[in-house]
This record gives sequence, C-alpha cells and structure tokens, in this order.
Amino acid sequence: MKKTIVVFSLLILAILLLFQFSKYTFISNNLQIEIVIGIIAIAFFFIGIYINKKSLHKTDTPSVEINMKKIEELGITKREYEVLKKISEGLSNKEIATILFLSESTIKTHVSNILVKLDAKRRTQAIQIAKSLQII
Amino acid sequence: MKKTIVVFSLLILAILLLFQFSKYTFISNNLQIEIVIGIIAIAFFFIGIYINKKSLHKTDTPSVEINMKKIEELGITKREYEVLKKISEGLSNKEIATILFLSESTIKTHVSNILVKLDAKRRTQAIQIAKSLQII
DNA sequence: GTCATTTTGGCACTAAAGTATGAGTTCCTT
DNA sequence: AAGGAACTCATACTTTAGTGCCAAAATGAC
Repeated sequence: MKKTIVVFSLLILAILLLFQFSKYTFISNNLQIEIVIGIIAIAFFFIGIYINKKSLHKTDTPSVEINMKKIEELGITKREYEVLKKISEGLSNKEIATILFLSESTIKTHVSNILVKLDAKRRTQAIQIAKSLQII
Repeated sequence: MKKTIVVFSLLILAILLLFQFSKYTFISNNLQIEIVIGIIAIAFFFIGIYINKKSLHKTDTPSVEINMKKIEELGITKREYEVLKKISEGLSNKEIATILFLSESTIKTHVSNILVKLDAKRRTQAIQIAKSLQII
C-alpha cells in the first residue's frame, strides 16, 4: 500500500510538472493544452485500473461464506453438522466416533439423518451437495 | 458492455464540453484550468476503477488451477483420474462403471490404485487430499 | 516386433457404510 | 411437570467399498 501511495504521488507530481512545463512553452496554443488534458485523462484512467486491481487482489479471499440459513432450513442439528464436517475431512465412522467420544452406532444414526436431509445416497454425495450448498 | 461504452462516451463528451466552456470563460485564468484538469484527473481515475470492477466481475472465475504436474508426479493415469473425478462427484462404483461403460470390478481396481497413489484410506479421504493438492 | 505400461475384469473375501427399528436420556419450552 | 426435539446407543441386516491375486487385451515407445 505504501508503494502504491508513493507511485501515485510521483505520478501526480509528474503530471503537474508536465502541466507547468506546457504552460510556459505552449501557453498560447489551446490545442496543446487539450493534448495535455487527454494525456492526464488516459494516465489517471489507467491509474484507476491499476489501483483497483491491486486492492482487489488483496481482498481476493477465496473464503466461502458458510450458509447458516441453509443449514437451519435443512433442519441439520449441531451434532449432525459436526459429523458432516468430519465426513468431509475424509474420516470413517469409527474415527469420528473416537474423536467425538461417541459409539459408532451413534455416528451411523447421525450419518443416516444427514443423508436424508441432504437428499444424498452416499457420504461422498453428501460432501458434494454440502459444498454446492456452501454449508461446509 | 454496451452500457459501459455509452456511459464512458457520455463522460468524455461532458468533460470536453466542460473544457470548452472553461476555455471561453476563464481562458486567462490558469488556476481555473488547473482545477479543470484536476476534475478530469479525478473523473478518469474513478472511471478506471469502475470499468475495471465491471470487467473483473465478468471474469470472476472461481476456477482453481488444476495442478497437472502433481497428477503426473503421483503417477495417476488418465483413466484413474477420470474415476477420481467421478468419485468427487459423489458417485458409487456401480454408477461410475455404468457411465464409463466398464465393469464394477474395473472401477474397484482403479479406486484401489487411486487410494494407494493418494495415500488415502477411503474414497472420502481421497477427495479431501485431491482437493488439497488441487488436482480436482 | 518386443517390452513396459495401462486398461480391463474376474473371484473370493474382509471391512465399512448405510437402513430399520426400538429405546433410554437429556435439555429446553410452555 | 409434561411434551417435544435432540442425542445417545444397540441389534440385525443389506449394500457398498476396498483388498489381494491373477490374467488377458490394448496401447505406446524403442
């Protein structure tokens, strides 16, 4: 950002100098002044593009907002959502059970409910659907 | 895009008119010309930002570059890669077999090879790994 | 044409995943 | 305190998934 400000300032200075220079050499020539204005217009046009591109690249967060509303809409509970996230991490039912201090049976129940709520036939499809709905 | 061009053209016209107007009213006042130039500079600066934003929104491709090099590195073959993509779409082995006109046995073979090459224990983990490696 | 790799696929088997049903517990709300 | 939703777990069963081993075509490079 500091760099941008410096570049920007230098450009303004250069344009002002250009203007001052033209004022004393072509003061009587209106056509010349129009050319100077044209150059300035084009220059600032590209400066605008450049700065915008820079700032956009900074905020180029690929973070996908999680659609909480959708989760509620689908009636997915807290526990089910926890399990869903673990599924998307590629964990098995047994592994999820161990991590959440539950039995594998419980995880199976949760998974079954998740599949119904997401209208999926398999856990892999549930991952795909959940991602397309931006809930994980 | 047509709209942008029209807006752009109208702005240029307005600025030229402003310039012409100022030329006949404040022709002797250099300070006034400087102000006009400043206005033009600011105007084109924002035009640049506006147009850039428009064009960027059009090419707002959330496309994550697929790491072909990584696929080769892992020794994943064409057929295996096809199967991997189908897995990530949440399809079962039987469904993949139907789509690719192969037997389920063949798909199982491919899946097993994929799991070894991606160092995954399950297809769900393979999806997660493949995504983190940006190969799907 | 030969050799290595890829692709295909079968069979037998084990391991996970998923379904169905039922039931006890906890927690929140009215 | 009663009712409902959420959470927990079990048992029995069916369906997928995944492994190991083998082997025949097909493909492509040298």
